Amino acid sequence: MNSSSSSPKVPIPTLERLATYLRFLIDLEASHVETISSTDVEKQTGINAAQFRKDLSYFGEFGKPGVGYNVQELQARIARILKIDQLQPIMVIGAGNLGSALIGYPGLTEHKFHIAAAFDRDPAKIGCLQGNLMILDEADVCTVNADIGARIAIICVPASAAQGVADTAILAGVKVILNFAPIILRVPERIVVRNVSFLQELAVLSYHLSSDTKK
Amino acid sequence: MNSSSSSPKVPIPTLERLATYLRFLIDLEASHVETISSTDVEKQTGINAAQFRKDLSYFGEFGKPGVGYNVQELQARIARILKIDQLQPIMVIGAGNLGSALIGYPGLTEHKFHIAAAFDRDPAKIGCLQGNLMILDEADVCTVNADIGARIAIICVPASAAQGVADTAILAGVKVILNFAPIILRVPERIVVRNVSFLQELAVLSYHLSSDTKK
DNA sequence: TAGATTGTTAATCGATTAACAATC
DNA sequence: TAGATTGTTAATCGATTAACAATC
Repeated sequence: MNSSSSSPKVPIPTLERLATYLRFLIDLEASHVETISSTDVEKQTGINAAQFRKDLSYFGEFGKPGVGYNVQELQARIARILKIDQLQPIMVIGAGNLGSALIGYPGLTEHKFHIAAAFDRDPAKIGCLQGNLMILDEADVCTVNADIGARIAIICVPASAAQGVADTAILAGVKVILNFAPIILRVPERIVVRNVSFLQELAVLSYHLSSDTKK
Repeated sequence: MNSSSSSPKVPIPTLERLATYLRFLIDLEASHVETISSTDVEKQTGINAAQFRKDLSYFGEFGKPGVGYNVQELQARIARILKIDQLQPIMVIGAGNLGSALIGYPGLTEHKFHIAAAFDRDPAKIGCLQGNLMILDEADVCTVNADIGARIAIICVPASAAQGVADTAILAGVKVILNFAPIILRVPERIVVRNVSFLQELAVLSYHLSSDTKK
């Protein structure tokens, strides 16, 4: 039933932090640190030590009492949990500025996310190289994905086009969607969608400005 | 003490939803809808009716029992709460693909967010027009902001440069920061930072893929 | 062994939702 | 007035954090 191997439902905030831990561990590994304790993690990331241990406990046992965690092993196991222990193919739909930013984002590769194909419907863009990736015709999403097998789609098209490309992506075998368009996508229950809303982010920040106009 | 006029601390999720309500109300207003009830909101946005009423209750009374909410009035009051009832100037630092995507994002203007200046340190970009906005030299953030008075900065530079530009922005009078760089910014306590992490978003989605490799 | 640190249980905290008296 | 819907209180749910026995 559960999408992970272990049974209890994992809180979303835990999954988000897992990505943070992974990044942190990759850096530690690069600095040849071999072992860390949950207290070290708290010191260096600001995330509560008990929280760190609790987060991991959803997935099994990772550390040695009295010793701590092996950086290399923990890194590998978290990558496994997040299914990025091997290259995870992704399709990007919409090769405007935002799509291009994602295509060119170095952090993705480091975390084994692999943008395997990028699509647009603008004939002026189709066939162009973006980095070393050729922009493909949006009409070919299905046929291309038969080869590529991406189960993650990132939608970077305008709001008016978003539902349409989401439908196409799902038809092409995509299981989860990262949506940057400011609309609520209607998708089958089995499809997981996450929305990134710049407006929401800015609104929260704007609220926190003190009310006086002058600085 | 509190940054808003009313006393009780407002949960972040409430603020995020406020942005959603605002967008929804702007659309309703465009369709000449005059009144809505919390039940209507639930039907059309999926957000629980009690949640909607509770969210608003942090800021006062907005509706008429037995009637509902006046769309136009509620829209105006939420905009006021979020401090986007008048144009809110923003600076964007880093005019790469991501920065350019933000500069060209039409939703911002509709919500009274105004990108008043964009900076980069690449001489090849400085002086170029991006839409109708000229890219300025990152070295001029302080002098430019003396005119513009932006209290919101969006950081779209690589991780290695992010802390530096954050420091500069704060020096220039910025109070809150939207950070796209995958690092934890060190800032004075009074400064509010929100981070957008593409890696985190993708990791949560990737986790939800079922484990079998085949589609 | 003594000291350190884990994994987990229990306590706390905060956010969501249901229920309902007040009121248009 | 009767019906509808608000604003708010109380109940529920879930996530964070503290405390500690187990263990290296």
